[in-house]
Amino acid sequence: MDGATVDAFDLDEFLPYRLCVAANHVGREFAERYRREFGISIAEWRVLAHLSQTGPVSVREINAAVDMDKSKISRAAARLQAAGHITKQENPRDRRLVELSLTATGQDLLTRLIPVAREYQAELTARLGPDAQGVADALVRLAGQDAT
Amino acid sequence: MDGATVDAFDLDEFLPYRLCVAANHVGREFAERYRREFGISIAEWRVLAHLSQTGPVSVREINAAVDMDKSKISRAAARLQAAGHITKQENPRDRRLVELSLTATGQDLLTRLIPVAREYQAELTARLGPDAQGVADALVRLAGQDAT
DNA sequence: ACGGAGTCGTTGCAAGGTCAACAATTGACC
DNA sequence: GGTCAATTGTTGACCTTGCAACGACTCCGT
Repeated sequence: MDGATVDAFDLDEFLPYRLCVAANHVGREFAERYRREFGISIAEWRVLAHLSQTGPVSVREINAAVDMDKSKISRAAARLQAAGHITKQENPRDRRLVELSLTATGQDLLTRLIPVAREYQAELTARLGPDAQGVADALVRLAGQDAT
Repeated sequence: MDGATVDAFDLDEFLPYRLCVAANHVGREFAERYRREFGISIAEWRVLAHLSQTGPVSVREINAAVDMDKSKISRAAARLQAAGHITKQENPRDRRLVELSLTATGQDLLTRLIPVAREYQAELTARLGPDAQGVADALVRLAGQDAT
């Protein structure tokens, strides 16, 4: 007899596994482009992307909007500041808050970053074909906070 | 003027981001169950699941089949051995290889592990509704090795 | 005005992951 | 048969992440 004496479980069919593999692969692919072309990490990219939408924001707001620990945001912001892409200054109305703002070079960087992201997004949707939107919706349902 | 002087980019619509969030959420949810109920990690679960399909295998084979670094597999196997769930013995035909085999208690563990995984899978597919299979297929397309 | 609870961002630390050496072993080629 | 490249699994070094504690600060009730 062989060793498969218990119920076999096909890991390849297991959704958490597939999800993890897909996320790792895509994340790696994307991170590699950004690292090579621009020298920034995913965490830094997320902070910049959020800033492109909102203008100056606090760490707390990014934390609420983006799925990242505040320490991760803090460190990413420190690196972005060291690279001259953003500035950090305390909010005079509430000195606990830090306002993160894009510098001119940060805005320049974003204008180069965003087309690359859009292009990659287009590649992925092409890879998915017509179901792309359905898949995108499904992902938010999977990440959804407790079904109500 | 506000700070959004550059093209805004909506991170929420970005597939790599959604994918990462979904994978993290699902992975966490699942890992939590396994940790609480059985005291094993995802890496260990993957090794066990693979063993349930194949019977005794080498680290190399798991590495080829499962998306995990060989060092990660090696350490997971060491923990599983310490816990008495598997045994490691060198392959007499090729003494570089290590054969990982389930022990009786490992098989028992698997018979309890697998239903929980199946149940969670059912929950997820329910969350996804009728598109579930399409989403599952899409995930492998996203993880697909270089489009040909 | 004061004290205490609550919030914000940073930092320290432990845990986990990745990557590259490394010893042990095998197979191929001369 | 001997040597050298290639493979396998483990280990160590390094980096990142997640969590909790911390100092600084605000706000509320008294």
